[in-house]
Amino acid sequence: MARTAGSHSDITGPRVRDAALRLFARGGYAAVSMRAIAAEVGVQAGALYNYTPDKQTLLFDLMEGHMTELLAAARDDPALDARERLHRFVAFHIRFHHARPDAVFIAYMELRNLTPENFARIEALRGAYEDGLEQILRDGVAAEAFRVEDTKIATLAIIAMLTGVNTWFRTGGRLSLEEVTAQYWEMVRRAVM
Amino acid sequence: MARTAGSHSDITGPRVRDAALRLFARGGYAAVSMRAIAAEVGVQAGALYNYTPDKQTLLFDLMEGHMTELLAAARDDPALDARERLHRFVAFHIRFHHARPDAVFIAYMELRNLTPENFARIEALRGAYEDGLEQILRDGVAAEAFRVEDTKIATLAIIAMLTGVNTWFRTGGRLSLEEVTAQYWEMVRRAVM
DNA sequence: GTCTATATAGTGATAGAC
DNA sequence: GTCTATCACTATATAGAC
Repeated sequence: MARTAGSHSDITGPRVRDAALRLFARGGYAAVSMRAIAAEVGVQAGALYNYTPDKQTLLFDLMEGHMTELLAAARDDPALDARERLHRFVAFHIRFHHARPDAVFIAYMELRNLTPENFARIEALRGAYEDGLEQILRDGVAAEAFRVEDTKIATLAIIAMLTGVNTWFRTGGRLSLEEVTAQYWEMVRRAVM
Repeated sequence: MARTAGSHSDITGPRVRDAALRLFARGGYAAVSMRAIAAEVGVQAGALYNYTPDKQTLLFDLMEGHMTELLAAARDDPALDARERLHRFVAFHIRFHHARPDAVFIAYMELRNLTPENFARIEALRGAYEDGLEQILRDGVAAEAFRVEDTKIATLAIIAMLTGVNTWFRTGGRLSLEEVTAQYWEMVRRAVM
């Protein structure tokens, strides 16, 4: 397949996003230059502006894409009993976050580098995700399956605990992700039941 | 007290650190210029270099100061029973971190902006703090007061959960810090007992 | 679509006057 | 100890050639 020199936009766009994701996660949004992203992709800095209007939008698109994907993947089935729904949430959260450490890192660390408008949009998505877990806890309390004094606090505590796995877990370590998940589930289960 | 114009080093040093702490927490190390710090203090940029050899050292000193203070304040009494030691740890961690949100934020967010040598020193301090909690859990397991499958995992889970309070708690909200602490203690207690 | 070149502004750090 | 002035770079973003 001959390719016109200087023309391969169909793949450059995703490569820009991939490079930005990796570099932002490693060095931080403010410390990573557009030139560095361009060098990672293998183009000159000016070429990036065919794919994003500016650096801020590039960051926002990465974060919004991650949060949207998270919300779409977090399927809950209210027909199941609350314990099973919570169990699935715990396993899903750990697995999903472990699979995309760079995006998770950026979604938590770069919030302050968003414009106020962009920040509000990301926070709304995060709030919607938290609402999903809180609904499980509320239903469990209503069914007298859980004992939780304040479902909002329990929601935030559980999510913080689970997301923390990403900061230390490495494949090939002492425990598998499945073993880690089982232990977190046991702690969560005891904390609310 | 007359003061020689252009000479008040006894207070400028702490003010440089305070300004850097506040600005780094708000905007991020990479995004905050030495000129911005100087403006906050009320001096010119060049004057900052009377108090720090460079920007990196300024960041490191803030983080090391915070971690050293944390370790010094986290007093444990092995003579007490494990449940009481854990209760005190939970209350201490939440209270200490709530009192210095900027330093806590920097200590978690700016690790990647440290040189490798400085990073290692901060991580060693963090590890020492975690060891304190893990020792409580181990002693509790040995005394059959706690049921914990893996004390290292439980340590990381508990610290992540407790530190998360800083991301959402605001004085004057629906609950007081004491009420929040009581609820977190209840969740931690159930998770390990 | 990508290049080179550039406009405009900001960066960390230093030198020397006072 | 702080100031002004400056060095040597780097930044984001754009213009116009190809």
